[in-house]
This record gives sequence, structure tokens and C-alpha cells, in this order.
Amino acid sequence: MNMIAKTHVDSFCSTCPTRAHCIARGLSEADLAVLRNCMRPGRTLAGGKHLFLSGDPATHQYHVRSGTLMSYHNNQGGDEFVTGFYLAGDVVPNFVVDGTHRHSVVALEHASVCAIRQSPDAGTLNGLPGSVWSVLTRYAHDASTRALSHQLNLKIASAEARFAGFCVEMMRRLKSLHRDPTDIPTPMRRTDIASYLGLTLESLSRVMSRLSRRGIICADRQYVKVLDEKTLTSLAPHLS
Amino acid sequence: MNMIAKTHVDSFCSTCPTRAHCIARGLSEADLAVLRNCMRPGRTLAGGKHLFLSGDPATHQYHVRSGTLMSYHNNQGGDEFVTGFYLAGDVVPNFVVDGTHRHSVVALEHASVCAIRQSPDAGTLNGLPGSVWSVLTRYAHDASTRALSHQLNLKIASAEARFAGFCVEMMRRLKSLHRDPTDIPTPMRRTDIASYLGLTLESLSRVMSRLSRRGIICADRQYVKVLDEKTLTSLAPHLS
DNA sequence: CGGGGAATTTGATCCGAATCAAATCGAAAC
DNA sequence: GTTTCGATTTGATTCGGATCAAATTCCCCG
Repeated sequence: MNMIAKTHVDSFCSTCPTRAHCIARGLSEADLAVLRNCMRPGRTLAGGKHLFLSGDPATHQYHVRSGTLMSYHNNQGGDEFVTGFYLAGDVVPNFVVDGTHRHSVVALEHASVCAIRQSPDAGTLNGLPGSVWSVLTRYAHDASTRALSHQLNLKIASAEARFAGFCVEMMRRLKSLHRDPTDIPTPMRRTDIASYLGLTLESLSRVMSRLSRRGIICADRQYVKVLDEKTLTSLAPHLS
Repeated sequence: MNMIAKTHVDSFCSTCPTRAHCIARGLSEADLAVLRNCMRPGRTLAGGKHLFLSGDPATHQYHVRSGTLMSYHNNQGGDEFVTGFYLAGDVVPNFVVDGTHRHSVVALEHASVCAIRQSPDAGTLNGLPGSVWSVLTRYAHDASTRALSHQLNLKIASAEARFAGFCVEMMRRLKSLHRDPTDIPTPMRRTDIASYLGLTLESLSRVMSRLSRRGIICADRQYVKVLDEKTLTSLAPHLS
């Protein structure tokens, strides 16, 4: 895997392309200025570069400004499990034990993130307004809710239902970003989607072929175009 | 399901049986007093009573003082998925969308919990010391880390590995509570464990029978006694 | 434009978990 | 103690995903 990229970018929320969909939306300019004291300069990452690696000390919480990131966990057995994909506006969940990261996060394409200190000095903390604190805790809640939602999808045995669940989840996120939900960008490899869904590459491929043949989706390497949203949604009845 | 119990108990940390293992450990008496301003009186729940139901407004974050709780999610299709079990010292994860709970939490046996306001008034918040804030954010982190860990277990296809993973996870928690890790209490039904692991009742039963026959565990309705911890652990190589 | 290697698709077979069915066990009520 | 119903175990069969194998497509590079 690649070295960690170090390029810094301006991390002012006022210039952030994702501000409207960011978890910090609604904060006053004054509060944003305070929030900035808890932040370190944001970073841009070229595709393939890591945000952090498993084993690194966990010091910050990241929020995606643009691009797509992927997290994965590797156990001592050498297998790699993809644990999530993150789009603009998403929180990168911290999977932390004893102060160090237990998963690695890599950029799938050119991306930028902002970073908020996880445990600022008590001195900095004491003066923070409540509105800023709400943002910090919502970060963590968001990640937890997302994780629980994916758990439900993994309990479904059927490969078709799991893939449909993946699409439904992605469509929801795209809608909340006011992007076309029927155009699901897939900058990750098929292997990565399969790993994320707990399937083999071959099973995933077969499911996608079948859905394409039925005219429900049209899959390209970079995109999954949803042709029949209603039917696709009905294939994932387990998501509330 | 049953009505929500309403009994209140003293929620002072200083009298809490779990304080030593609670996420708030290490706080000074002064900070605990401040924390108390964010809490509402704790509650005791008889077995079978709900802490909250799916659809209820999410106002607090709960921490288990004693007993065992279980969370489950039911989709509109009518199926029920068990999403977690919580022992003394555990954080009950908030699975919240649009301000309302998306899963229900029930006590499996007599239990008591403490409750911390999720979004206190800005006025209360502004005066909080940093140490208390660390506690609040750690609550949320803890839940997220736990959820990600279980995700890994669900990606393993083998029923045996999933059950072994469940045992390993429970043993870890018991160790951190300084309880005998080889005595895993199972106040929940077999159906619930199966649902939690994404297996059918029959598959789980078969796995447990097989492991019993091999002398690795000895399963009772209320307990799983681990006879061969080393072998059991080796059956769950996917957990780091 | 063509070659080479990786990513993906397709095919054939195997295995294990789900499913359907029935027996047994256990706890609460009488 | 016995009845009774739900919880759990065990059995037989089916089905779908994993696995092994091979073909094909897609990119990157020369």
C-alpha cells in the first residue's frame, strides 16, 4: 500500500464545497471559528493514498469534503475485510482500541477531508459553545448508526438482497447530497464491494449480471445505473 | 411486548456498582457532580421490560449498571433482527434516524441503567469541563467500535466461526469486568443468539452440539461453560 | 495499434446452511 | 406429580453460495 499523503488544504468550513451537507451545517460563523480551534489543516489525498493505517495512533476524527474513501480491516490471518465506503459529507468511523486505529482508510480517488481533534486539551475544551459540542457528538453517533444499518444487511443470507441493500444505501446517501440517486458511482473494485458485502467476487458478479439481464440495473466499471428503482428497492425488504 | 418500566433509582455514580468499569471512571468527584446535571434519574427494569421502543424519540444515551439488555430491529416485513447484547458497563448504542430510535431495547433479566441527556440545553453545556465531554464522546465511540467489530464476525460464512466469534467477544467483555470469562451467561433465548449471528436456530443448535461433543464447550440453558478456550479462540481467527 | 497483465465474467461442481419435519426436553401451572 | 406448551435438539432434504477452473474484457504502456 502507499505512503500517507501529507498535502494540507485550507480547512475553513466557509470555503468547504460540502458545507451544505456537512454535519456542521447550521453553525454560526462565530461557532465555526471556534470549531476551527479543534481542527487541524485538512488534507487532500490522491487516489490510492492512505488517510491512516491500522496501528496508527487515533488522534482525529475525519469528515469527507470530496471524493470517496474506503476502510478495511486486516486480521493476523492475512485476510482483508472492507468495512465501509465514504462519500462527501460522510463521517469516517473511528474503529479504535487502546488508542490506535484498528482499520485502515484509503482514498479511492482524489479526495479531501477535514480533521477534528478527538481529545483536545481540556483547556481548549472548556470554552467551547454547546453548538460545537453537538457537532462533535453527532459525528460519533452518525458513524454508529451507519454501522448498525450495515449489520442488518449482512444478516441477510441472499446475495441478491445484500447487493440490493448496498444500492439502496448508496441511493439514500446520494439523495441526501442532492445528487442523482440512480447513478451510483463505483470507484472501488468489484472485489471491494464483494468484501464489504461478505460475498465472494464471483457471487457478486453473478448477481449483478442477473440484475442487468432483468433490466433492473446497468453496470459499468465506474457506475451502476439504476434502471428500475422500485424493483431494486423491493429486493431489499430488510432495510426498514 | 411489555410496557416501559418507570421505576427510578439513584443515579449518583458514587453509589454505582459498575463505577470501576464504567466509561466515566477516573472522573473526579467534582466532575461527577457536573456530569450529574446531564443525567436523569437511572432506571431499574424487570426482565422483559423495555428501555425504549423503536419509534420513541431519542433523548438520552444509556449505560448499563447491572443486568443484561438486548436490542433488536424490526423491519416492515415483520422479521426481527437482534442487533446486540449489553452487559454491565456497556454503552447501549443509539441507532437513531431523524431523532427517533430505530431499534428497541429490552431487559433480559432484572437490570439497571443510567441515562445521560443526548442534547442538553446549550446553557447546561457551556459550563461543562473537558473531562466530562471526553466521557460523552467516548460513549459514542465505544458503540461505534463495538458495531464495527461485530460486522467482521457477520462476514464470516461459517456458522461455527460466527458462534466462536460470539464467545470470544463475550469472553473479552467478561475479562474487562474481572469476571470469569469461561462462564458465559446466556439469559437470552437460542433464537436471539441465532438472530444476532445471522444464523437459523437449527444451525446454531447444531454448532453448539458439535462443540459440546468435541468437549470445547458445555452448554446449559443459562450458561455456556468454556472448557477449551484455546481451541475455541482458534475457531474465530477473523477477530484480530 | 497491439501486447500483456490484471480485473471481471462465466461455467461446473461441491459443500454447508436453510428449510421442512418430527422428536425431545424443560419450566410453569394445575 | 402430572399436564402442557413453548424451547430446543435432531433428522432428511434442498438450495444457493463457495470453490476451482477457464474464458473474456478492460486498461495501461510501449
